[in-house]
Amino acid sequence: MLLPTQPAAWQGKENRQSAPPERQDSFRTSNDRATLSDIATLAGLSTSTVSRVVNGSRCTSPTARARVQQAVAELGYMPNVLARQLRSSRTKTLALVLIDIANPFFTGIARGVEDAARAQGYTVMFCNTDESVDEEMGYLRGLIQRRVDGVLLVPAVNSRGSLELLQQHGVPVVVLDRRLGSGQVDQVRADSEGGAYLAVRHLIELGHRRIAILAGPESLSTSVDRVDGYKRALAEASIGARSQQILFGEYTEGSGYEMTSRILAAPSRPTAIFAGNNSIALGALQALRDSGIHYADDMSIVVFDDLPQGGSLPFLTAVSQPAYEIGKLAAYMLIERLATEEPLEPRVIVLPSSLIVRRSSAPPRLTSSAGPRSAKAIAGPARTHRDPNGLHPSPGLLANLRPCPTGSTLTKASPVAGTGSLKLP
Amino acid sequence: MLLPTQPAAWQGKENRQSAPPERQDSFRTSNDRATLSDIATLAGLSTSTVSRVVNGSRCTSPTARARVQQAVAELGYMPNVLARQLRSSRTKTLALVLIDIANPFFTGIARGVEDAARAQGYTVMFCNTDESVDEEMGYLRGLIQRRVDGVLLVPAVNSRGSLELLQQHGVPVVVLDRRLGSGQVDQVRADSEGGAYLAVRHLIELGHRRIAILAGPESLSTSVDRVDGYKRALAEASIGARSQQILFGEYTEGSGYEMTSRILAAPSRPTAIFAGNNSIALGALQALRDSGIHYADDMSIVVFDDLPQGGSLPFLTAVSQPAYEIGKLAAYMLIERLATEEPLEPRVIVLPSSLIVRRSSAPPRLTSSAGPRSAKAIAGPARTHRDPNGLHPSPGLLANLRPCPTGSTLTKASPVAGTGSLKLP
DNA sequence: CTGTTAGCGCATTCAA
DNA sequence: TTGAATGCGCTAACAG
Repeated sequence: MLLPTQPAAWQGKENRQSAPPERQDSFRTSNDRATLSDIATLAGLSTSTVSRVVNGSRCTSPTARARVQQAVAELGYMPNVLARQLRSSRTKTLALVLIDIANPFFTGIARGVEDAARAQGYTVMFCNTDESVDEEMGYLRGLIQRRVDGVLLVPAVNSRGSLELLQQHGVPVVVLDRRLGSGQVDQVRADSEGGAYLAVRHLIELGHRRIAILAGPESLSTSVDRVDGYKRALAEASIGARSQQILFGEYTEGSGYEMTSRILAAPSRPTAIFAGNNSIALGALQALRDSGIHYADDMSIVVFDDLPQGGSLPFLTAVSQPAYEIGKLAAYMLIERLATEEPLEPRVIVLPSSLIVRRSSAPPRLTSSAGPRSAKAIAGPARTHRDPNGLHPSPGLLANLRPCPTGSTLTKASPVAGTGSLKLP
Repeated sequence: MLLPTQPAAWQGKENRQSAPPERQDSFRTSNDRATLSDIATLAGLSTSTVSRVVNGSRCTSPTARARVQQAVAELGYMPNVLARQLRSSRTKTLALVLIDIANPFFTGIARGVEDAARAQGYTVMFCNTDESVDEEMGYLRGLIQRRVDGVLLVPAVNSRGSLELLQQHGVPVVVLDRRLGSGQVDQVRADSEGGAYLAVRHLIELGHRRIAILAGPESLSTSVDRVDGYKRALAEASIGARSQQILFGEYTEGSGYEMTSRILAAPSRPTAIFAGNNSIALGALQALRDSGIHYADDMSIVVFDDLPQGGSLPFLTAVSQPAYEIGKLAAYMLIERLATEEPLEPRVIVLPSSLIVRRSSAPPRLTSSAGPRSAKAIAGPARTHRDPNGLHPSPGLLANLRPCPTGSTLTKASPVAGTGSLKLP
């Protein structure tokens, strides 16, 4: 996950066996590692030449190449990346600083970042902040000291000085997932507003009128945007503002549990819950269980963020974000910026989210409102995708745990903004 | 998760605001980062002195210290870790190379490693091999080139040259979780044999006679050891070898699914399954579902490796390994070895596993064998822990998803071997 | 195509 | 207590 194989040209399988194992070269004590000049003397060449063939620079004769390779193999030479980096003042290293890599959404981002980076010969370091600004700052400082070439940042909740610190030290940044700062930074994220709109409209189309949204921290752009989408969907359906039920909390299981409990205790209980992210959903599900409330039947639930469909929760209707693409795109943007000389305008890319309908959302059981809307409305411009596994009838215990194929076709939730001319592989 | 805050002495909050923001020092172009000599000239001192105060070496006058700190703050100086490492030929960096950090067991190890390392001022790099020896080798090479001080290795399935490569380059190693090599390495792992024995004995005590074990690769020590524990428990209960049902596969969900399907299709179906690890268990559960077989009622299932009890699978009876401790101990061993000069004997530490009984294991429904053994046997020397949440009656759908407290008390499954005199905090 | 010469930024001798 | 000098291992001008 962290260090890609060094793509150096000389890196054929080291045929160490070609050298007599007991050989103890006079200029190499047992544990001292061979250096460039070691192999230079062994090969009877200068360090520059050796350096050239090791780095695959052209301008080397076949004979020189052969002798160097021979010496490299013989001594088991491994270039000292530190020295190389110090000299060239480029580390070919990126950092991804994020909230919680255990969260599937961020894991997806991380994969995208690593794949893109590795494809360009970059190594990436992953740093978990656990939503702590102090951790974030600490990591950032460490990364600057390590002279990473650039940083991909998913800022923690009240992150403030981070961008300034980075820019102060001339470290290029791309901000992921969450809006940050005055806009003078490259950014990549999914469309929170549009995704939330889709989700809530879906619930409305099922006949729900009292829908609660369990959002994250009010100070986070994703929370605000998702609430905006929620509001838009309600407004569009002429559902009065007094029917709104908006709770701000944290993006944690505990907070989801707590918010759900509050909702269930309140007088006018909603018929559907829109969870602001996957952790909140997990907590919400637990709260429902503990109250003996069945999802779908008694309470519809839709999640922002899809969950891994492997073994446990394959029944949740969810807004899916293109996590992998976010990471990949962000890495490419960053690397591109590293390649050029400063003249790029800050770019903001918003990728479409989409809705995957499964079994956790159903028409409300006993509602005073009208039933589901016309089929036309459902089949209309709603950019949703109905998961075949969501359609299995009579969801018994076992059926509930049935796996669901991952290859869900995603549909656009909103237009892409400002994609610019990023060159992808 | 990756880069701990640098614990450098000089690292007070940078009071950059104390310097006039528009100040453009003549010796610093905008983006060039300040160096030691920059702050030396600014402070009117030599680089040596500056280096000393920055590194907290004693032998510095208060006045010098003050002036340096002032200059550091003014210039926003960040030491160049690369140069520092190159010079001192110590990176203060460890690497944890493992199979799959998404697996909760390894995540636990990773946390232990990081905490221990950070406590000692070390940074740790995480590398995922996905059970690929090529990836493993690639990472190892990269790490050697980066001159990490030491490596913590969870070797991939048929890992072979890794140890040699590392030792060839004089990089200290500790092998985690899986036995490897001729034994001339430090190793830390949990007691697989003992844990498996406990699990299977538990099933036998419940009355099971036909128990299948779904093991990992036959070439892996953990698989072999767990099968050994399985055999011992059966033998102890005088259950004939012909009743054994041993399947070797992979530590993956897919393999678990496949092995379970095979078992279900076979003539004499077992009444209980012992899954060799958590991934296999996940696959087994899916296979059971797809065959309409209820766990516990129709088929008991016990897992090696506990799963995160957060939201999804709080009902599995499991063998719990002290993952965090494994990581922590391993890191301490490694760091200790780095501190001393080579004279340490290789040490092997085997930590006890324990059994946590929950609801997925129950007496067989219709068995020709005798019922459960006497209460005495159950309450006897079995070092198991009964999870209170495992006792809830009538596991309906919702109850099945009920959360379970994480604070399970672990009980020893086997004695600790060769702990030696490791100094822990 | 190759060798010589200079540092990258820092820690660390050795003198003062 | 401080400063001057040296080199960690490597790349990048330059000349040849």
